[in-house]
Amino acid sequence: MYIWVMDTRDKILDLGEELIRTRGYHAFSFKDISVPLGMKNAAVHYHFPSKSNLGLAIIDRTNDRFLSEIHQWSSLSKEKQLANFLKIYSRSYRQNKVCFMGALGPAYDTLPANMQEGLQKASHEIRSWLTGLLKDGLSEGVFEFTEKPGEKADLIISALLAGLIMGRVTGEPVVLSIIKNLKKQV
Amino acid sequence: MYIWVMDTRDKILDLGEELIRTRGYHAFSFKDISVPLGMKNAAVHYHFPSKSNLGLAIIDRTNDRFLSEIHQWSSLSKEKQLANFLKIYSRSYRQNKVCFMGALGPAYDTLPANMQEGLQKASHEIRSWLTGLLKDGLSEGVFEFTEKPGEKADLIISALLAGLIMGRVTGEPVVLSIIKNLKKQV
DNA sequence: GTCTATACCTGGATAGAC
DNA sequence: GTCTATCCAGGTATAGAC
Repeated sequence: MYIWVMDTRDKILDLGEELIRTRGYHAFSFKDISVPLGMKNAAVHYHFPSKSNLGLAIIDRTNDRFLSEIHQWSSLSKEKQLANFLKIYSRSYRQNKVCFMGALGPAYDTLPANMQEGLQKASHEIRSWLTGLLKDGLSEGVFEFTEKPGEKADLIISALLAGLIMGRVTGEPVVLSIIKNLKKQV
Repeated sequence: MYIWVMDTRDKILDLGEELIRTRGYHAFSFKDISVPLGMKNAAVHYHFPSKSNLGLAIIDRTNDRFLSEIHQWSSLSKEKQLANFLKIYSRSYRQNKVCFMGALGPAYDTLPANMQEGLQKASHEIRSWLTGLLKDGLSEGVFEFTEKPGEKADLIISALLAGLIMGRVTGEPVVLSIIKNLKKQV
């Protein structure tokens, strides 16, 4: 019989991810991590020497998860893959989180260089995957739209990203109505 | 003959607006204002007792400008008014700025209460104006879309807002292609 | 209105004991 | 791997002179 042991490092990553996606990079501190986890500041530094170090690890982990997810989807229909992608954002909404690009993009210029690279890489993965999906689905005839696939991908990602942000401010489930409408547009 | 004198208060507001829209609220300091303007920290505090005070003044000024702009547009055709609205975002792109909602929304929960209110108010103004424009344009037959006007407004605002953010990260003029495509969708 | 000086706090980070 | 203790930098904010 196996039991699940989440080690400290994972707990830090989990909490750090939530903090970035609810407060942004500059508005959270090591204290926001150490206190809830019942440890001291220095202990967090043991696992992640610097804040940018932690920030990058969080971005990379999320990106790896995304790549593994789309890999698992690869045998599914194009419609189902798109639906799964949209589901990521409705889940984010329920968890009151924005996506990484939404959380970190506005202050991109203020981020440490390593995080800028990580974010750029992650955004490239998402855009190129969705572009490919739309392109294939279009030629298969399962999707229907007039834009170029790459531009359509940006339209979709943008609407989702900003829907999460607007939901924060307005208190309305903006992203859910956006998802509903996006489905009619492909 | 009149000459234009921009007083210190206006200079602070201008610079503060740029800082918020390029770096976000938490990543700029009074130093970022006082040094470029050749004054001391304390002098900035004379005009704005607290940072949140300054933040709110910036939001309110931008909102007032928007209201005055749309008022000036009111005699124009619906298409022209929409085109003017889109132009705000292509100008923002050229200036390397994101919009206020994009800059402040992701970290909404970390903002001082007065700024939260100001941002919420501003977002309401924009959404309701655009909703009205789309609704009127639809019944006049100058616009053509199948979504509900309010949802269409959110789709448009979202795409623009996030286009600016994605442009930051990717280095591509995402918002420009988004604008091009949005025009075909109304 | 702007200055100098300073108080106060928070945050990131490191050294060294356990 | 976590602790205590500490350092240092930076940021907001205020008091009081000019």
